[in-house]
Amino acid sequence: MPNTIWKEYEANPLTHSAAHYLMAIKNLLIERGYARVTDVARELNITRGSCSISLKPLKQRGLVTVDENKFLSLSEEGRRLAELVERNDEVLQSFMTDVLGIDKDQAEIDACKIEHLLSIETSVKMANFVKFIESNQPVTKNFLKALHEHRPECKEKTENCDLCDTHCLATLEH
Amino acid sequence: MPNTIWKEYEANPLTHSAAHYLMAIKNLLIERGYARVTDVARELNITRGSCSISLKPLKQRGLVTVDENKFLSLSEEGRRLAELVERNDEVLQSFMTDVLGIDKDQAEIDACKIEHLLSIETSVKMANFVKFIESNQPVTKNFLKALHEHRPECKEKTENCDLCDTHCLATLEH
DNA sequence: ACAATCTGTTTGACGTGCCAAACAAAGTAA
DNA sequence: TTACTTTGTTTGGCACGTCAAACAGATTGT
Repeated sequence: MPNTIWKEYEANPLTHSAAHYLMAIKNLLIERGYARVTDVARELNITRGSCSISLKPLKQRGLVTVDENKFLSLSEEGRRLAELVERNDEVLQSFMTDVLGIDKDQAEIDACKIEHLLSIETSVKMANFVKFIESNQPVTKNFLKALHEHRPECKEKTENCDLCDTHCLATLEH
Repeated sequence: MPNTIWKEYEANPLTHSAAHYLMAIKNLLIERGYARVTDVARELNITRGSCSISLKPLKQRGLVTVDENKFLSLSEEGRRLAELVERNDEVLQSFMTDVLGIDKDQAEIDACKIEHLLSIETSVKMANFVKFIESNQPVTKNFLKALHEHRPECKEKTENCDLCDTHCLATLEH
């Protein structure tokens, strides 16, 4: 029973916007105890009209429910999908900042673009990877240290190449 | 001069479809020496009509050019963007298969969804990371070995949980 | 030379996702 | 009670990305 959710997810992936509607509702419920169309719209910086329309397919898919007083809620499936996407966002941000050394703000932007696109397999393996990195065993510490010292210089370095400071992609000759 | 391209890219990101049009043209030029609307449409499994329409904004952005005989080509910027996306695809697939141990087919699917979304910073740092992994130094070999042996068992393992074979996400209780 | 085919484009349509504007219903205030 | 505000919905509009269908121009075959 519980895992029909993953099959549903793989068959009907969430769009970028759908993922954000689910997360907004989930967080409003936690933070305020209720979530109406207006609250979701404010949270997502869109109009009530857009919000109202975009919520329809999510209700039809059974991810979002509405009670008699127009208060929104998530179904079991909706809640799990919201949690999956949020977890992906955390995992991706950790990977980007801690492993790749990417600027925090940029990591946030990139993670947000990707968080809803990962397959279940990739979500699980990424989470596993980051968990391993964060276990702080000697082997991970050595690895990260060596990685962060690994800054290949570009042979054709020129003054006006921003990229060369970090790395020069083979395909991107100046 | 060369790096105006990255500023252009960060300011006007490529959509999923735009990235595929550029890559299709690039590969057709390499493999056949020419690329017409019909060829691109066949390559992307869309109709000539859709292709014709979708190419318009790419011509207006100066990424795709057409000669007097309707043969398509890429501008310097278009070529570089196509190469960036292709390189991201390779890097992501390598990461997913070699590091995360994801199934090759699934890695291809996921990489394709992400390849055009990475910022330049993330593209460069991911490429750097994969290059380091592929350098096959003792430190990377030890790391990968330990990572692939790291298979945390789920405490609440149940029969009908597919996920538990690999990993149990904290947020996804059964 | 004429018919058949190939090529590129346009048109009207659909789904997604957003907007502004108008609206009805309900709640609030005087 | 009457007036104002809040709330949710609908409508018409725009941009993207796709389709099928119709069309005009060029190429090819016979």
